[in-house]
Amino acid sequence: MAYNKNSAKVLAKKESKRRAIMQAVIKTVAEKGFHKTNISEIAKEANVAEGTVYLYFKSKDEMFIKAFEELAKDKLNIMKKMLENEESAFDKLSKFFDYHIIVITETPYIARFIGVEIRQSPQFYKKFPEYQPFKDYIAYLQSLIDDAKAEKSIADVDSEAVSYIIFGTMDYILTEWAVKNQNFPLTEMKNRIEKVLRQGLLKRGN
Amino acid sequence: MAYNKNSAKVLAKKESKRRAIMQAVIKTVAEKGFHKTNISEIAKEANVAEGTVYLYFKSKDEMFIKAFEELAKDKLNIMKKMLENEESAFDKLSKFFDYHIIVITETPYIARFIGVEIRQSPQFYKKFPEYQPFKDYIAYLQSLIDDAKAEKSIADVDSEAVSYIIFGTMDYILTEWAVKNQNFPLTEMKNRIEKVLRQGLLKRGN
Amino acid sequence: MAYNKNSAKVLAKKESKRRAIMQAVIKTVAEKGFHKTNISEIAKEANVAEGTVYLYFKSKDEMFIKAFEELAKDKLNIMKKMLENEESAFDKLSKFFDYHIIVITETPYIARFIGVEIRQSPQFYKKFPEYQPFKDYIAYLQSLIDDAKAEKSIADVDSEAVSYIIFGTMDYILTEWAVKNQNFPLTEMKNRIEKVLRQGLLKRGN
Amino acid sequence: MAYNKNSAKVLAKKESKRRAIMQAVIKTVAEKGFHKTNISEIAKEANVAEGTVYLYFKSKDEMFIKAFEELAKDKLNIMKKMLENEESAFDKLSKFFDYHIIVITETPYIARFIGVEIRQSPQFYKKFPEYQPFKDYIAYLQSLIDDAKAEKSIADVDSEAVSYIIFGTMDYILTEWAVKNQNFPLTEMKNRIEKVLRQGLLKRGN
DNA sequence: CATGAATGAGTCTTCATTCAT
DNA sequence: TATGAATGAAGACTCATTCAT
Repeated sequence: MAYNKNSAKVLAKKESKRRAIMQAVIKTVAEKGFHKTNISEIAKEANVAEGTVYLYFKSKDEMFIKAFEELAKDKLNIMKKMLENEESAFDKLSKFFDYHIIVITETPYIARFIGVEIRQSPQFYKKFPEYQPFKDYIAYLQSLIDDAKAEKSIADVDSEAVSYIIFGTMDYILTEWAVKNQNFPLTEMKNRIEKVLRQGLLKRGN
Repeated sequence: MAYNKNSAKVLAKKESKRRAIMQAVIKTVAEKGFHKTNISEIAKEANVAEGTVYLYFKSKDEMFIKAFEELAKDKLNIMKKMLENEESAFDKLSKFFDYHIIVITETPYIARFIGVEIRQSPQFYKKFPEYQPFKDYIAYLQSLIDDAKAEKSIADVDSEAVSYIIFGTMDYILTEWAVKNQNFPLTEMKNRIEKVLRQGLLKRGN
Repeated sequence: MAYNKNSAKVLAKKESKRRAIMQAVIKTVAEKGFHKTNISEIAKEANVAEGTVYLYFKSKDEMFIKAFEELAKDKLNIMKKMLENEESAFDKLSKFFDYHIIVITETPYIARFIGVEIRQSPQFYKKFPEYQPFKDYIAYLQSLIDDAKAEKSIADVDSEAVSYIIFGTMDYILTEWAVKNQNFPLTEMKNRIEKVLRQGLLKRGN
Repeated sequence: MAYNKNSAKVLAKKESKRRAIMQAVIKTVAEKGFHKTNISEIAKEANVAEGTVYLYFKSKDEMFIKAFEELAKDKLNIMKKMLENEESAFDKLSKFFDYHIIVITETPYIARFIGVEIRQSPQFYKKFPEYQPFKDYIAYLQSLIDDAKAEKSIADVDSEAVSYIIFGTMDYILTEWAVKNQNFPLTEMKNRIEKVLRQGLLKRGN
């Protein structure tokens, strides 16, 4: 055989096409919405033939799942990278708010995808019960909280509860921002929310 | 007139059929998901012919919008009713957490509908930019917070920010609960979250 | 029985409703075209309920047939009336051209109905093989030609052939005029056609 | 390129399928009438799947338009070919009558299609105001008349008017023949009409 | 006679997926 | 591997007709 179909070069080419398709999924879904996105558009965007898509993914559903998992993993890695430079866990936690918003909104269509689209398919949850897109992301957030607690820079709070609060609240305002076509004072609201979370609802002294 | 199309009897019958269809929409959507729900199933569930649906709603989209608006209004009214008996604004706010969960989860499929399905259509936001399903609900929550501030039972917090926190967090855990088929310790988590929110993240004395 | 349901008054009322429906058919069809015309619109135009239509006509098809037959009979009677005053058969024949156009185009939507719509249903010809809408009209035209021949005012021509020529040609240009939204020099073309028909294609002396 | 979508073979196959669909349109429409013809029957007649039809035509309407345009062009070409051998313009014109009938009636369903069906859609005239199916055909007829005039074989008549007379009359008797299921003496009537047209209605000497 | 709400069969069109090349 | 033409099932919506009142 003159050429090895498992050669590094071929594998890389294969992998690049796979990624091209996934990028096309994310871009197209974000623009058109989940159910208006069809294979033919994805194929066109990825510069491959329609049939080719099925050489890399078993079905449309699988393709979407994989695309989002990849996306979430990427985003989490970026987040970790960004927080690496912060010295204390407290600083990391503080920056988490900012970076989360930056990471999600730097490409608005991804915010739409995460905040709105990805939730739309109970089909997914039925077919893929193990599908927990935000799991790692939240786990990481929770670890930051635990670290901050350990270094005594924040109170001895329920870190799981806090991670839900932070993630849920952020997710909600990001969704608002996305569905309102960016007409929502995202950063300002983030700051106001952060302030509330730090201080709690009780009056000091109570 | 022998055949009065506006007679009380006829009007009541029409209204009851209209509501039957809307109930069928909500139930079916919650079970099957938005895009797997087709008119024929709704009609069957509502015990009417397919064509009949179009005597009451102009299109599938309109039907879904109306169904949710009705649902949201109903839920808000129930909530207000339940909180009526509470004496102080502080008590109302405290109970809001519980009642929100009760109201939403008493019919699990409605939780699914609100938490997951309703977000799935950027089409809706495009077609009906004024569509803000949670607006009244959040506005009411915010008024509760303002009242509690006024009676000095809670700190002088940013009530808009707080309402986003509460609603976003509740929404997130309700979604978790719904997509995980109720395998999520909803009430317990709610209590833990409530506790965190009361106290904030800062150490007392800071 | 206090009142006789076959009394002249009742019968007249019945007949008037029947005619109202038929008028509505003709008007609506002419405006919207045959297949875009539905019973509900006809009923609205005729100021009756949808179901009422079926008290007067067995089906939509029958209704259309009857409406056109009525229309054709009316038009033919008008035509005869108008020609009554002409003295010679030759004059009648001459005027026939003008009056045909006047009668047909005085209400443009009727021209459309006759020229375009009525031909559109081979269904009609299958279901009602005896349906020959123009039969009486052409028979009358032919009789005019025969009369003119008898009084020696025109040549001894083939009157059946002539009637087809006249009717076919008129029908064609009326159709042109109708489908082109009246942007067709109808009267001028009629005069030019009439002139040709009088003289024939051969050179004098041939 | 291993899979050349523009290879002669592939293109030929595509073109043949396109023509098969158009033939199916014409045949089915002629048999069933325009509005009783549905895509599924056309697809069956053309031996393709329903969806395939939409790979070749954007919509049902477009399909019908294109089918007729193709048909009219084909017929006109056949007509021109047949008349090519005639020496004088006068002969061509004389033969036009015969050939028109032959061309149209050789496939009876096409006569039905041209004479009856194609007129049935004011929709078409609205959507495609430029749609003038018989334009080229009549223009050609008119040019024959002009040529005959030029060679002095017929009188100096109004050629536009004559072309309307010939076409209108032919169209009318062909329609009669078609809707009466061929029970109409077409050729005989054509001869009688032709004779009248040659001589005109006036008495010689007038 | 009159009504108009209800019916449900019928149709165009879309699109995920397959498969011959 | 890659292609894209072909497939055909599915689904929203329309409308002639019926029938309980």
